[in-house]
Amino acid sequence: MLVATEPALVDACSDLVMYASRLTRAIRRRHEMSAGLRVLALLDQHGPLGITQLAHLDRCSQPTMSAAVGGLVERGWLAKEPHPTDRRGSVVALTDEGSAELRRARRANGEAIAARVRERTDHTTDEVLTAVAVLRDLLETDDDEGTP
Amino acid sequence: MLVATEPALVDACSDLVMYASRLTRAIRRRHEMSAGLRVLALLDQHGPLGITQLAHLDRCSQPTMSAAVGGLVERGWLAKEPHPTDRRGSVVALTDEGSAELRRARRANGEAIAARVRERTDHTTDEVLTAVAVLRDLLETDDDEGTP
DNA sequence: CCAGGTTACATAGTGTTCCTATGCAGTCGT
DNA sequence: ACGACTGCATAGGAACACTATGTAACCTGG
Repeated sequence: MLVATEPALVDACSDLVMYASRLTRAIRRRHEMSAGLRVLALLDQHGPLGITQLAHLDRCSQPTMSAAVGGLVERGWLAKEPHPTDRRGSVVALTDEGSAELRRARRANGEAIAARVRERTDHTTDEVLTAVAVLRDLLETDDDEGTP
Repeated sequence: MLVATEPALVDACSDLVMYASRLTRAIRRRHEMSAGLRVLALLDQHGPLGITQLAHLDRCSQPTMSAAVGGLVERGWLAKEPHPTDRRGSVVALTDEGSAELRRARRANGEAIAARVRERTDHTTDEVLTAVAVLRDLLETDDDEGTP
């Protein structure tokens, strides 16, 4: 397992992290990308889940997710019900309003960024799709396998 | 200017933002990606700068950058000197320790992510480079031109 | 040359997001 | 049925970022 990972890949990954971080900051400032939006997206993608499962998927702590869900429930974007068979647990699901809010935010962000891509860069849709695929697959698997 | 941007691009950009946000969070948790690191990287890239210039490049407010620079100076990673000709201004520069810290963090992040890419995805170095290019060019230009 | 506007930065106060530590009720295995 | 584990809540605190505001220095027009 001592195959040296190519330096070019290491550098690229380092840059990837840096630019992803900057993009996230820029989006938070000029558009919108709250912690809540990530939760809505997770529930949209995976269906109803418990708090701990959500925390795991978003890679945050369980108390953080509890607080996030609490806020979203207050705004009417999530519904939290007791788990039918396990009385400790909860089941959190998107409400119609939450679903609508997610669509709205996605559209707003998507259109703003897409406009930038078209007007200020030479990148094609395929290249953006490649970027999305790289990021997605990087996050796809579970985080800790072998680091117990 | 009413050319409809293709829906596929809008969707891709929306996903791009979401995944970039998740990656940033994951990195912050398991590896490292503090606000300070972004500042170090900016100074490494652009050379010595004033506080306001740094804030503009990082797309944060000037007070936020003041605080960030203050912390980094305390840790010995930045040197802040009065501007030679404009006595209001400062010139912030990387110290040798700051430079070393940046290299260390970059390596740590790069190697960790690169290992993930190799072991858990099918993506090539070229694809990662494409992703980096998309993100970089998206952030390259100034933010507000036409939104005064 | 000097008032008024602008610029560079600092300070104060606040909100969001995230963490660790801890407690407690419910579940499960032996 | 007793101990270990799990799912969640609460408490306390740190990092990060904002707006509003103050102050000193620079610049410009009369």
